[in-house]
Formats: sequence, structure tokens, C-alpha cells
Amino acid sequence: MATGEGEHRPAPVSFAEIGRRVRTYWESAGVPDRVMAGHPGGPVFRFTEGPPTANGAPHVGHVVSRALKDVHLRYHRMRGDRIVTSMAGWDCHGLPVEIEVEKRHGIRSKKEIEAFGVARFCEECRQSTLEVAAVWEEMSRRLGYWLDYRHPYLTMSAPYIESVWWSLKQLHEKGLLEKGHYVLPYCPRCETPLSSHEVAQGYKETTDPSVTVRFRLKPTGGEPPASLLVWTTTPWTLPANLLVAANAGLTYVGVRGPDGGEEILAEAAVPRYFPNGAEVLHHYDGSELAGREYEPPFPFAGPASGRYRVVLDAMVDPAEGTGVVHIAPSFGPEDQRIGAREGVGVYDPLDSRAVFTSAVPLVVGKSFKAADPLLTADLEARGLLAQKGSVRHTYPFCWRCGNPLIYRAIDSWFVRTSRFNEPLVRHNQSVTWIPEHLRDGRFGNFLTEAKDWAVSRNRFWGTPLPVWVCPVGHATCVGSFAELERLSHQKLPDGFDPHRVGVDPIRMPCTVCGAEAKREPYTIDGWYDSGAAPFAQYHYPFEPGPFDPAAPLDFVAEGLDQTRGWFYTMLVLSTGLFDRPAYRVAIANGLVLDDSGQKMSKSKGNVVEPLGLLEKHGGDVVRWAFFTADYTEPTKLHESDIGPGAARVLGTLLNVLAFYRQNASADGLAPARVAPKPAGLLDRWLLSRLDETIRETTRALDEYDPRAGAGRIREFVDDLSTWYLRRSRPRFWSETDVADRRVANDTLSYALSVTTRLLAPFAPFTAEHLHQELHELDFSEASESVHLARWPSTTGHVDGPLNAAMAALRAEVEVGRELRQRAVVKSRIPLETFAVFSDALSPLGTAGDQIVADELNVRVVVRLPPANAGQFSDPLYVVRSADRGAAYALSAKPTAELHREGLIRESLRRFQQERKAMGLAFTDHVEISVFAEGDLAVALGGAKDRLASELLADSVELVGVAPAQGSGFRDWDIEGMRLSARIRRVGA
RNA sequence: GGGCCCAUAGCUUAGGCUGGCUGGAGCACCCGGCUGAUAACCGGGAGGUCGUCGGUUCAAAUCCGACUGGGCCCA
Repeated sequence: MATGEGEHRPAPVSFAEIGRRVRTYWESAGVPDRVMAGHPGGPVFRFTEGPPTANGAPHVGHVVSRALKDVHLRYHRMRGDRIVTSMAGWDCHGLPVEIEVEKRHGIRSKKEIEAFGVARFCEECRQSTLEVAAVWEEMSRRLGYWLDYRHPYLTMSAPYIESVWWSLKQLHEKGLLEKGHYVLPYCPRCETPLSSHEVAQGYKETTDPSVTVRFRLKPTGGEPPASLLVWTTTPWTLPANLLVAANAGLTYVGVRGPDGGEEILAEAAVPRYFPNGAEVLHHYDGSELAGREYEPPFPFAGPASGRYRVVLDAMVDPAEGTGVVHIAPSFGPEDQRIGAREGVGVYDPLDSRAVFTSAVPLVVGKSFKAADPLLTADLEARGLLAQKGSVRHTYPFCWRCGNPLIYRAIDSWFVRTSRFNEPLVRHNQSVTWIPEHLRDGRFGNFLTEAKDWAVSRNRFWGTPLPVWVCPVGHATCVGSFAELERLSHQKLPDGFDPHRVGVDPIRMPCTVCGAEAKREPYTIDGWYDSGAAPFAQYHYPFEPGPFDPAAPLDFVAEGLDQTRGWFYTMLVLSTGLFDRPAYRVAIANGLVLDDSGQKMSKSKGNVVEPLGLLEKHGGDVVRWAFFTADYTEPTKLHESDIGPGAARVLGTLLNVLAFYRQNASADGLAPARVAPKPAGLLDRWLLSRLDETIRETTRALDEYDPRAGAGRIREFVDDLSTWYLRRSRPRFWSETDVADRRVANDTLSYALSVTTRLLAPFAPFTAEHLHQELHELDFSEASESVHLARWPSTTGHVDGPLNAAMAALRAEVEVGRELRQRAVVKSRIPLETFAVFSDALSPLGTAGDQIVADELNVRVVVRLPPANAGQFSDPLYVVRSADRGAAYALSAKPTAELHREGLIRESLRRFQQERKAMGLAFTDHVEISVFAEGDLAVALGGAKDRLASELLADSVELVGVAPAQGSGFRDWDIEGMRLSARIRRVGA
């Protein structure tokens, strides 16, 4: 039994369901392979997939950049370009992977890895990388991001490593790869240095001790005892203190300390340290302090004595601390510089895990952090602690394991980036950055300051540094496996594994002196691996391939964080190796935040999982949401907002398609594949708008602006549905003008077909669904896919004046509607006149005026000069004036004849609704009996033929006597008059 | 401490480079209408100090400066 009137609605559209169905079809028909095989003769479009770490699951931010990459790749494929290459890639090496394996086996240090077995450990790492790939692939399938996942490049594969070796040797020969002993950020847990761009990812707010210590000056004779006040947030570095620095340009004062002795600090620091004032005993120039000797705070068996003295340096900042700075040359870049200048060398009492050695008995066996309180307490006991507190500041933590880093001097290999800053900056200038400000802003700034890149890692799972060093220190960089065989005079085994297990045992005679050389025991930074992807994925230069050393990539896109990561290392390598930019166009999307604008993090529990998101909404809806947001800015992810935007455009298109199919299948017409010859104004206008949309969407994608492209499509779909189709509806079932019906059908199907292709890069699933349904392929013809189609081109229909005129006409209709509302006459009741007073011509002539008349349901539209406006200012009209220079008037009341016409339409609408409520198809024939009162009876009496044709009624009976209850009649009230009707399906 | 970005209606936003009619849309809300595609459509309403202050100008959402708030990066 029916639950009410009009309750047979179609099932809600589920884009997720459409997505699943389309995905199944694609997979069974092998569509992605054929699309990606592409156009062999087409122009080359160079692309490289930024290899995600094959270790962490994807997050929503990855969805954004992948959606962006996909829309452009699809567009270029449809343009006939050959994408070089669609290869997926995985960044397999590095700490992230090692840490995962460590966790799995409860390993906590490098020693334990060695006990576990390096070979076994690396093998586990290798296995682990392949496990996560499946999640990424599934995410990409749901998103519709097409890459060749069956033949990915792996940074751990032997050919890839060989290419990386080749590149390292190139740099080495150019003198751009060297060993040095410098202060670097160092992770005590991972026991390895990190590069500055890795450190950049790990700054966090933290609380550290803040202590001010008295360094007792050695008496120079006769003077009372005095101390320097020295401030630090790292008490653990005090045992390594070798010098103290003051600034020659500052004034220092000696004030009376609590124990009566003199305490020396910068005058500028006095208010901070002694807010209640202090008794100043002496003034000193900074230079006067130079050379004064002091007793080290911890007099252990450190380096030879006699070095503890005050030196001068301009880096000493009076705004911080006491203006007297403690210098531990092994634990700070500035400290190292000053120590080297003063010839005091370095002193490092920590082992590789940053645990104190027996050199500092007080804290032997304690890690650097744990030593802080013990050292502080000892200073206090000896009366050396002037002040103790804590400070909140940002401090670097290991980006992978989360432990605090330290800065320490260590042996490391460097890419001498500082030697080619100028070309880096220059090549960056030729990159089209989106957003544009990155070029000279964040990324550009970073390049200007680019420091040497510490690429060696004291780790296990990575590309081994192919450098062999003899006891004298001569370095030989090996650039290929063949060279390794030649230099080491040994045949490499079949299936040679160029990881540490394979290369560590190999010895070779030094190429300089002939002494036995051993490999430097380092692996290299995983970021180097990924930066090498543009050439290493092809095993360049060892195998022929599409890589061209002179050609940058045409396009890359990743998250903004990659400005310090992949975008940077690619540019360093392309500049260092090939002296050219790495890419022409780089898009960086902003972070995706939760709905309150917070960063997503596991600890906050606000992480939106991409797989679930895509499954729930469907790939197209998620894509659309990101294309239409400003993805260059941090984007708040409102899950409730994700659906509506796409539903508006894609859903409307599905409705238009449903309408088309209903009528076309009744007519048995095939969809038009070429632009039909327009029959009338609306057809011409639609084709013009369509061409304009093609032109503008093409322009948007050429300019890498999918957001604008999606906007143009949205506007067109709106025009198509709410104006062209709404205005043209009766044409689709006209019995009298079959030719026009044909043109309308062709125009609509052509517009749908083109829109489907325009939509294909943006919403690949829905576009495929539309394509299949439109052409009645029903997912059955294996050779068909919208993604094999060519991008539409314009057909010369763009008519700017026509578009403008139609817009003007629609504005007039809006004014008319407003007047009708003020007249309080329903749209179904016809009125006599709509008058426009303007010197401008009718926007679209008679045909246009006909549309206006129809929309407003008036008998005539008249256009008169503004001077005539006065003649309509009487109660017979509602008037509006001064709308952009024009005035308007509308008849305020229907004539008796028009009123009867209105009654007929009112009745017809009731009957149509009743038909619908009965569940009749609009092709079902009926017979109808009608009873009506008063004017209604008169009106319907004269409209029997019309009732018959519009209702598909084989017989129309007008009953003179009011039907009784239960006789199958339904009753309505129209303007107080009774209307009753009984409709029966013929043959039912 | 230095650099970059952002701020328009309750929400998402157009416009800003190139100053100029009344700052446009969509969602949500209220009133009314329409319907042979309905998760539609049409009209009206309410909702904006275009973050704040100052400057340039006949004229500023738009250009300039400062500030506030948010975000990111560097030190």
C-alpha cells in the first residue's frame, strides 16, 4: 500500500556505490593499463611520483596531493601526451623502516641490532617495506589515482642503488662530496647524525633547565675573588666546557654577590638578574675580560689545563643570558668555530648513545639528559649555582623516534651545497611554484641559506656510501658495480646485494697508494635516494631509458612539508649533477587540519583515516571537496561539508542523464557525438556556453588550476540543468515537432557527452558512470572508457554577446518574478503584460521575449522607451523602477479569460499529480471523469481536448452531478470551488 | 628574534594583481511558488564595520603602513 502521495522516489545516489561499481569494471576490463599505455607518439610529459616512505600509512594530506597529481595526469593523458612516467615508487630505506623493525623485535640500540645480525635486520627491513605498499595501493584505487603499481621503482633495488652510486661519484669528482668533522644534529637513540632538513621537521615546544653558574676567575693578584656568571639550558655540556666568550662591544659590570664576592655579567643583563637592583662594584669593557683565566665548573680529567680563559666573539648576544657564554666546542656549531679559532680542539665525554664515559665520574653511565639534575646539584653543593629555574622554548627532536637531539661534532660526509648556492637559487627562479610566493618566499629563502648537506648516516638500512678509504685517508668513490669489481679485483656474486651485508666485506687496493682500503661504514640519507628518483628510477645511465639529463620534470606535486624534503633534494641533485632545475611546475598543498583547525595527530585522536573517508564518501566526492577548497592553504576538513559540494554538481548531472535516458530511450535515439546544428536560441546559447566552458576549463588546467576548472564545470552544469533543460523540457516530448525534438535530444546528449569528458580528470568514477550510461554501454564493452577519450576541443560556437544577452534576459526574468510576487498572483495564472522601459534593445529579440513571456506566464512582453514608464503607474500594474537604468511594469490582475486559463492549469497540475501518485508512467493512457463547480466547470468544459492530450486520456467525461463518497473520486478545492476527478488506467 | 602566508554572512567562498555602479554565489534558516529528471528548481527575506587602526586618492574589500588573531618556516 502506498504510504502517501508521490512516494516513489528513486534510490538516493551513492557516489561511493558508483565508485565501487566503476572500480570493478575498470579492474575487470583492464582500463587503467590501457589508459596509462597512452599515446606512444604523443608529446612527452615528464612526471615523477614522489616516493612515499614505504613504511607509514597514508594520511589525508597525501590524499590531497595525490588527487592533484591525478587530475593533471589524466588531463594530459586526454590531451594525447605521453606521461613519462606513471611508475609508482617507494622510498624503502632509512630510519623510519629501521625503527619499525626495531619495535617489532624490541630492539633498543645499535648494539642490539648487531647482536640481532645486520643481515637479518636488513632482510626484515626489506620485507617490512613491501607490507605497507598494499594500503597505499588501496587508498589510490579508492581515490582513482592511477599509477603503474605493478612495476614500481624501489629505492632499495640494486639498479636504483647503482644509479645513486653513479650520482655520488659524479659529485665526488666535482669536489662536491667530502668528509668533514663538524657539529651536527645527532640523535642519541638512533646513534646517527641527521641533516638540517630532517631536524626542521622535529622542532617542539619543551621545558629545559635554565641555570646560571659561577665560573670562578683565577685571581690576577690582590683582587678579591670574582666569578663570571654563565647561563645555559644544557648543564650536561658544562663538563665539556673549554672556553668562555664575551663580546668586546659590551659593557660588563661586577656586582656584589650574595656571598660578598664579585659577580660579572653584561650590564644589559643586570635588570633581568637583579630586578631589585644590585651594588655595582666595577665596570669593564668586554675586551678587558679577554684572556682572564677561570676554573672550569667540573675539574675532571678533561683536556690539558690552562685553556680555560675568556675569549671575545661577536656572536655573544646581550639580549640573552648574562652576556658571558660557555663554550663547549664539541656541542655547538658556534662553539666549534670559536674553539677551532682559539686552538683548543674539541672535548666530548659522551659515547655514541650520549652516555657519559668514565671521563666524568660524577655522572658516568648517565645519559646526557639524566645528568642535568646531578650536575646541577653538584654545582649547588659547591656554591657555584647562582640561579636555577626552567625555560620553555622550542628544541629539536628526532623526527622519527621523538627523542631530543643534541648538537655534537662528528665525522660525516657532506654534499657541499654551500658551494652551489648561486645555481640553486638561479634554477629555482625558473620554477613555476603554486602557490607562487614559495619561489621567493619560504623555498627561496631556504636555498639562499642552504648549508652543506650531511648525507652520511651511521646506520644499517640504507644505500651504502660507496667510498673506500685507505689507512692514509685517500678516498675512492665507486660509481658502479662493474667499477667495484674492477677495483676490488673480484667478481660480484649473482644477485649481488649492494647493501651493507654485500659491500662491507669488500676490500680494495687504494687507487692512490695501493694500501688496503675499507669502505666507509656509512649509509646515506634516505632523502638523497628520493631526490635521485627522476633518474635512478630508470637505472640511468646504465640502461637506455627516457631520462634526459637536460630536461626537468614538467610537473610535481606534494605537501608543503616537502619544500624541505623532496622538492629540495631533487633540486640539489639536478643542480649538482645536471646544472638545471629539477621541475618546471611544483604544486605544494597545505596541511589538512581537523574541523576545528587543529593539526591531526594520533595523540589528539582527531585523525581522519583516508581509507574510511574514501570508502564512505566515494573517491570523486573527496576529490571534489579538495579541488574546490583552497588547497594551497591549511585546509580544515569538515566531514559534513564534504558531500554537498560534489553532490550539487555530480548529482545534478546524474539527474540530467536520467532525464535524457528516459526521453531518448522512448525515442530510440543514440547520443550525439558531434555538435548538432542548433535549432533555436537556447540550443545556440547552450553550445556557446559549452564551448566557453571547454575553453575556460582547458585554460584552467593548462595553468594548473583545477579549482578554477571545477568552478567552470559547476557553472555549466547549473546552466544546463536549471536553464537549458528547464526551458526546453516540452521539446523532449513534443508530438508535433519531431525534428525539433531531435535537435533538443542531440544538443542535450552532446552537452552531456562533452561535460562527461571535461569531468573525467576531476571525477573519474562519476565520469565513467555517466559515459557508460549515456552511451548505453552498461559497463559491458571492454574497449570503452571515458578515460580513453580525447579531451574535448571547442567547435567555434563561443558567442560572447549571446552569453551576455542571455544573462541580461535572465536578470529581466528575475525582476518579473519579483513583481509577480508583489502582485500576489500565482505563476500558474497568466497575466497580460510585462513591460520593460529601456533604451536598450531586447536582449535576444522575439525569441528572447518569448522566453521571458513564458517564464513569467504573461501574454505579451512590451519594450518601450523610459519616457513611457509613467503611463503604467496606475493600480492595474505593479511597477519597479530604476533597476540598472531600466524600469519594469507587470499587470496586477488576470483578465477573466486568463483567469479561466489559470484554473485549467491548476486543475491539470492536480490531475498530473494524481497520475504520478497512482504510479503511472507518463506513457500510460487513462480515462478520466471530472466534476467541477462554477467557473471551474466553465473553464474545464472548454478544455476537454487539452485535458485529453496532456493527460494521455483516451476519454474525458464531464459529470454534471457531484459524485458520492466512495465512488473513487478524489476531491480538491480551487479558489473555494470543488473539483473532483476519478482517473483510471486504461486496461487496468 | 627573522621570514612567508592567511583573515569577506553562522559555514564554504567570488572579487583583490589592474581602486569606480548596489561586495556576488552556494549551504543552512524563514516566507511564498513551481514540478512529465528532483538528495531538484524559482522568487522573496533575514544575515557583511570585507580582522582593527591609520595613510594615499575625488573614490579603497582592492594600493601602502602599523597592529590583532591564526598558520607555517627559520634561528
